[in-house]
Amino acid sequence: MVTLSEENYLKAIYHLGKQGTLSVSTNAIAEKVSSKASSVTDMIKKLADKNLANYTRYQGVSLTNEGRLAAALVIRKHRLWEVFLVNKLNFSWDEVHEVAEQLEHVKSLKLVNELDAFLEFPTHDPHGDPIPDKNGNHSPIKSISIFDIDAGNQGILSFVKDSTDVFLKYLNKNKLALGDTIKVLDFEPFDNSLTIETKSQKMIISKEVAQNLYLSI
Amino acid sequence: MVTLSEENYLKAIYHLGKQGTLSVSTNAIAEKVSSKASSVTDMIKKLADKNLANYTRYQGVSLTNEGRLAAALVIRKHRLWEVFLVNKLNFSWDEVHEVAEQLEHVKSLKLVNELDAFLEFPTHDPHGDPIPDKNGNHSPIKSISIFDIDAGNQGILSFVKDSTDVFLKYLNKNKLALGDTIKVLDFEPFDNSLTIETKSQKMIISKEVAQNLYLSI
DNA sequence: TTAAATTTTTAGTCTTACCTAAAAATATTT
DNA sequence: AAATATTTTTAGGTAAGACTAAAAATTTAA
Ligand SMILES: [Mn+2]
Ligand SMILES: [Mn+2]
Ligand SMILES: [Mn+2]
Ligand SMILES: [Mn+2]
Repeated sequence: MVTLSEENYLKAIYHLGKQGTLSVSTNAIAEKVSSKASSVTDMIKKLADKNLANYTRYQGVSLTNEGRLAAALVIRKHRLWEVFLVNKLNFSWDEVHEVAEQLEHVKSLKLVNELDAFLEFPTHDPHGDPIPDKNGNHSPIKSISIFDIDAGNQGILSFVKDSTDVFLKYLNKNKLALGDTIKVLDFEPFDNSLTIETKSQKMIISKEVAQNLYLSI
Repeated sequence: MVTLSEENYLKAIYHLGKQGTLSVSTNAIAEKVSSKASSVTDMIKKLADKNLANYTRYQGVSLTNEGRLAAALVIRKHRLWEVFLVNKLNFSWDEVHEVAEQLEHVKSLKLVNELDAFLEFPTHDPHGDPIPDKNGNHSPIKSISIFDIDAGNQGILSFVKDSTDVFLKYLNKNKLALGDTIKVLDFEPFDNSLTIETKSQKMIISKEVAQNLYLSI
């Protein structure tokens, strides 16, 4: 049995290294799960004992295949619940994360799979993140950051890298939503800002914002 | 903040006494939550400290108004989730309890209330148990056990007292479901069994079964 | 290539929620 | 009204998951 706390560590390791394949540092994990390095060391040992993580002292951690699958299934639940909250319960995309953090730990295979079917097998969550399937696989993100797009080109906003509510609320305020067509009009070398255009408006966004908006072309 | 474990104790006390108003014994609670009397004593003290329970040593426990509301809100969530699982996710009534035991602890006012609306404000769960409203109130059960109904009378099956999966599976097997019209044909004094009749069949049920089936007349 | 800085681990505590065993209080029988 | 049985509480312990402070290992800088 994997405990709630173990699931959160698995997620952290999965997200920090490329799906847990890269070795990640104790400190990075501590930061991610809001705990201390010493607590991480304790937990890592437990995960290694359960064959969920590969660990040798002072060398960082990565996930085993089993650990990677466990992590992906928690992430699958998290993202499915986010879709449910937005599509069925009138939550906005900046309100779902905290609740999904709780719902992702509910254990029932039937629940996940029926929820998946009820939502008509969504492939992405409300922030554009891909939803892993039953086997933990998902298509790689093929979108590209607006910051790396040349002036004159356009695409569809399909993923926001930062999904903290402060950033999402900025997007709400500025009427930018997933699915919007965005064209890059101009790049300003002085402060790295960009001028972009949507159906309804023309606006300037900072480098920080641009780096978190991903378009599919 | 009320912990998951505290919520389970509150529910137990609520269910054992009439909505927590009656004083219930340490042993009864231990039995209900599958722990030991000594653990119950510890927890009761904590609930009393938090003003959720009324407690004096050796005198049993009851709930304060605050505790009663907290318990009712957990039960509200439990039953709403059961409705969701049956009505939207193709669970059968004997599969929902375990999952609802987990979902009932998810904390989000918006979640409960939106779920309630999404389900179109159900008044009863899949076992006929009433769903408390936001203030913890619900209409009293006015149905009566089949065992207490005289031969010749009939009613609609609207509540099953025992909702363990073994009993629910017995009902499934015998094609008895909530909403069925049931008529009591005969009472057999020898073993206290009853002969009943539904649209589709005539059958004999034991005293144990009869005592768990409630009809509204 | 030492010395200094940083990271990671270990050692020792704390809290929550359990447990067992024994003591104390209450309830039930003779 | 004792004696006995039962229930409840207390005392002392354990495991999970966190923490701080100090030691050890590794990395970076001089
Ligand atoms: Mn999220
Ligand atoms: Mn998301
Ligand atoms: Mn239930
Ligand atoms: Mn129920």
